[in-house]
Amino acid sequence: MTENTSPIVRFAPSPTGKIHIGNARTALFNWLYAKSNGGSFILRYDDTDAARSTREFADQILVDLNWLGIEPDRIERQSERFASYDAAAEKLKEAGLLYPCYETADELERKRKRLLARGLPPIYGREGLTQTDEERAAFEAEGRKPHWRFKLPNHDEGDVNALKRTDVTWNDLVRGEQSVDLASMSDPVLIRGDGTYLYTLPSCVDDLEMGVTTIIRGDDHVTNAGAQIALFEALGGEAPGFGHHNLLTTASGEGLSKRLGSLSLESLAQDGYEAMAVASLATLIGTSEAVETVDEMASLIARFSVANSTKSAAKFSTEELDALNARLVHELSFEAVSGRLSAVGVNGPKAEAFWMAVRDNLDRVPQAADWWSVVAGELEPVIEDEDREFVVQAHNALPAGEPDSDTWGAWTKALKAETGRKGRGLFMPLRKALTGKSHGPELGPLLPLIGRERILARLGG
RNA sequence: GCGCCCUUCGUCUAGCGGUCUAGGACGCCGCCCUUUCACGGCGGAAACACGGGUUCGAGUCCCGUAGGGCGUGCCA
Repeated sequence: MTENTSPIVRFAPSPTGKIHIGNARTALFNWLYAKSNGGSFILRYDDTDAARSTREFADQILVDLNWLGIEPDRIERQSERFASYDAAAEKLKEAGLLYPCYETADELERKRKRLLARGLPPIYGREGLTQTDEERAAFEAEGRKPHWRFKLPNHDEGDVNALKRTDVTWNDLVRGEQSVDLASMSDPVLIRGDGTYLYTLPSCVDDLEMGVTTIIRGDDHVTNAGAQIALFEALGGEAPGFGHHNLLTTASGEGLSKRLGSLSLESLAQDGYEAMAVASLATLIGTSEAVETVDEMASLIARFSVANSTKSAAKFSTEELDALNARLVHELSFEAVSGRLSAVGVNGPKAEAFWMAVRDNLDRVPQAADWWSVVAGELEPVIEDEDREFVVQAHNALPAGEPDSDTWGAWTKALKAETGRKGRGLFMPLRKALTGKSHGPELGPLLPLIGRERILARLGG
């Protein structure tokens, strides 16, 4: 087991889709683990499948990671490392640990079903290993191309079909002592019939060659760890440390999948969520830490401990994200948001005062645009019939000159004295006429922002 | 089907045999503040899945049941 000194971790997404909150969590765990231990983080594109991988997805993954606050120390592409995989495969073949199998996917599927029907575990029977050269030649002659399996060290000496309980153990960073029985699984396919690699071999070869010390990933991989540890050893290396964190599910309990497009980082960013709200929730949920807003990566690093992850699945809900986001927005300085405000049309000399006046009423930054149109745009004043006379009085009582911070107080005091109205009856007609809405930020600070001309116009000029 | 793992307030969790009349956070409810809503402050309701053991004593250990997650791919 590798010690925490200067760990090297990796996040290895396949660029065949967008990363969602679940992937982001894994990326964050790795990044946080590396950064809190003075280590480094490798972004490794698992793009050996040229047919499904795209440059666009790869680029978007980096953009998303950067948005979250993750800056990879190193970027690698498996598509550029085939020479290493070929060499490793050759070495395994020579050692008799990687053998050709000629079953078609259909045949394997039928075989699996037959075993299942008999109540047996659907483990590959190693037919490929016991075939004769003549049989292989016959398959080749009919044009079949073999896929290649890694021979797991899970059997008696001399008899590959005499499966023997073989526990592979490791001390998991989050789950503690773990063990997987290699006799309970099939020999993993490392190379497809078309010659392309599945993720297992490239992953192990890279981890070894890149000096990865710690693999942090979702606990859907715990069983894989068994076969992978065996592969690391077959490759002549030492397996890195493992940490399998719990998975996220939806509120109804289903696993979060890549299909949940609305939870992709890209769409979350587009919807105006704060990266730190997403990062905070993604890393704190399912841990013993209080799930609350953290305003910068440094404090997330300070709070993070991979061991705080629990062993059961945690529920993710957008409601919780919304609540966290709102709290963060209420504390955002104008400097922090001016760029984004200006992107939705909020700019000019009044922008800062405007932000401070409305931020407490927002859940997400872009919603500021709604209030900006109240302050700087056109709107349909709402004036109830019974308030018409009052609104005219208000129009006439507006203190002279451009409104300032004292205007609201002076104005309403005068109106109160003149009309006898007070409380809700006094300000609600003004709010509706001035903003077109019955709720919103305090009117006092809004007056100078709306300006005299608009105020008078909305009061019916 | 089989294997591994999990099951404490609505949610995320603390708890590693007595200190638990079960603690925290978010949410919820109420009050205060506020000439609205929100923000903020204060307070409150709210949980050991079920059944058997072991023990002087069990949320904590064991077994079973139920429920859930993951795996069981020429996916990652």
